[in-house]
Amino acid sequence: MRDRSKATITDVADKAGVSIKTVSRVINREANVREKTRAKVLEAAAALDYQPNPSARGLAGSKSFSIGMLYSNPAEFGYVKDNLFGAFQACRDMGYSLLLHPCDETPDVQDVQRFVHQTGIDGLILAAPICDDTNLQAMLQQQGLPFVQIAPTQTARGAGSVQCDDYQACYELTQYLLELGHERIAFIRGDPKHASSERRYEGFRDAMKQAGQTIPRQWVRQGYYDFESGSKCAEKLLQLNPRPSAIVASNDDMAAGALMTAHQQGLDIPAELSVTGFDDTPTARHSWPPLTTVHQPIVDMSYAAAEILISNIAQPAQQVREKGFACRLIVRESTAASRSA
Amino acid sequence: MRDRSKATITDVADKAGVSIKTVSRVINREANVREKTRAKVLEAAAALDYQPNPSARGLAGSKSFSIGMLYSNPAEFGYVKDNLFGAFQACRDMGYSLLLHPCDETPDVQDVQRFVHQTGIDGLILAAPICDDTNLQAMLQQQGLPFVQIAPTQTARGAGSVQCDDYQACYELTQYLLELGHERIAFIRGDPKHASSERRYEGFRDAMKQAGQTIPRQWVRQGYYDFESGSKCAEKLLQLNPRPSAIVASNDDMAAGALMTAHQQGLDIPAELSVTGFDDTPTARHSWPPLTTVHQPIVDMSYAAAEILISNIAQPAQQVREKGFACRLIVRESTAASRSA
DNA sequence: AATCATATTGACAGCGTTGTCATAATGTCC
DNA sequence: GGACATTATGACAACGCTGTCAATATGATT
Repeated sequence: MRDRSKATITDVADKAGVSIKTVSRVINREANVREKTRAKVLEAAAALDYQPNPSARGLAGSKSFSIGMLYSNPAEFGYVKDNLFGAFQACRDMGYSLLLHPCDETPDVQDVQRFVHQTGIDGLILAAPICDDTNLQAMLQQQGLPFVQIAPTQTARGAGSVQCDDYQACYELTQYLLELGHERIAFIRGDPKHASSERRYEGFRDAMKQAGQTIPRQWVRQGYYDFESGSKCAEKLLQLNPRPSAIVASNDDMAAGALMTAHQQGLDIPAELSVTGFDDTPTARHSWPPLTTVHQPIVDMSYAAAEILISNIAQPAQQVREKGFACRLIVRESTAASRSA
Repeated sequence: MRDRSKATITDVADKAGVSIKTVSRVINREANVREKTRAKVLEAAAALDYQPNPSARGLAGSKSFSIGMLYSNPAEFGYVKDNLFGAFQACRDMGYSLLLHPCDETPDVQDVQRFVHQTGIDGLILAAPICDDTNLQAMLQQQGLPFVQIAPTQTARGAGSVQCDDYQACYELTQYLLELGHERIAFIRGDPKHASSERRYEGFRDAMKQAGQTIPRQWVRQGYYDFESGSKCAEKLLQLNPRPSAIVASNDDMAAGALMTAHQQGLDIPAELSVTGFDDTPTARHSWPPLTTVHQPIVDMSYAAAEILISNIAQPAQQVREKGFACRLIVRESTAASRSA
């Protein structure tokens, strides 16, 4: 950092007529400071526009007041974007910095470790699917670095986590299609590395089962949460005879891929085929026709994740563990009543 | 940061049998260290897996080895994503950390200043259109904080910048359409806050002029680089009589919006209407039909931006100023020969 | 081999904060 | 009002590194 003639804690202490330690106490919201003293210090700090020096704090207190977030660079970037947004918001609210670290879906543990050391972060947010990497978890646990998982398959020992109910959402989405009279509903699964894939499928399966529908094996295809796989899976599905009247894709990008395939085959959507996505990304709004999908409160979830992490760092005694969120069905124009209905 | 029993510079010095200052010299690549000594130190450092403590470095050297990047949250997130990617890459290569700070397109200067102070960053990357905010520039200049601009309207005093040739690219794109026999080519301008908007328009205008085409006023509409504005502008354009045979949108998102409008009106693309985008985002690949567009080397540009910034920080004596990049026309399926041709 | 210039190394004092522990002020109780 | 517990404050030493400047080794030149 450059010389910007910033006020130091000493300046504030002098101005307020107290010791630097007292100023430190006020800044760090420690107990046992007389209200009058606190006011004096706060006033002096404000007058001098005092900002604690992060390096000095880091060095003396062995806390950096910054946390990290690993992000993989998946097709579905709207998801990452919202994740970032919520986490940034939380960090700003709590006086922390957020350091991002791009990495693969199966992260290089060494590389992450270097990142942690180099930056000196106090904790780490792991979004899906990275949060399920057991090697990574082991390293963090061994290093004693607090972390929280966003939408993990299973929660790691000692870690916090936030979840949302993919199962329930996909159950309801499927029910919605069934109510529209669809019977031949095909499903495109998401990347098996993501826990959400399995949960979404189970929601679909159970809704079908409950409605007395069987799911022929060839009506379920394995995608990878990206546009291309959605497009390819749809190709196979649309060759089936009888053709499905609806395709449930496990996320918006795959749904968009399915739409493209359907267009190529000259199908009228939604008259001849209903298609649904999941995640409510911009893709869903901007597809033609706009996608019926499920909105996840990702911003809220990532906010909560950062909040949990920071509170766990600040008060290791009372660890927060989990927080759950609900999804919401968004009906747009890619779905309509089944013709045969 | 937690206690992770990390090796300190003293440990390395002891192991290598030199003073800590010498270790410091090696770590910081300073001159005047005997090759044999350097090797000894490097070996010891590697053996202990030594990582310099960033807080201590920051405190002692008043450098934080971290830079910031302001990012606004625009519709075109593919652009931001590539920006991030290049900048992260460069930082990793050069041993720096990258701190992101989300903000509005007209950033709150106070807020940025707080960010700078709180994080102690050594410099700042400003992407378009934030890089053209004169208030922000003034603040940074006054604070003496180095910065570089990505695709600015005009380069700020004392700042580095990277550019790409929007004008030339849009000129060539227009030529391509003209060669396909199009004569009634409409244009959707980008957000006037971005310098690229004007440059792209000028490229279009000059190509038309050179081909002896006039551009009626109502064939040029003002968009804002987002899907919705593209869609609305296309609506107006498609009401014209005679109807345009091609629409050049100043970016992919607007082109996607135009596609949607065209679909709604039942137009066959590209048979009845050619549409082009700009930026080569995933949107361009995933639209139906996939968009003819222009690829900008954004990753390279943001890499270069970070590189320039860091080198300007490290060697304030020899400031690097500018670097230019070329674009590439990507022909996909949203364009075809004009019917009337 | 003595001299000088230069290349290489090291000792030591901060950098601005927090942790520890001692000290001072205040309040409470009989 | 004296004894004690409790609350509030301060003095001072770290934290791990770099900057400064002095000291020493090396090599070139006579």
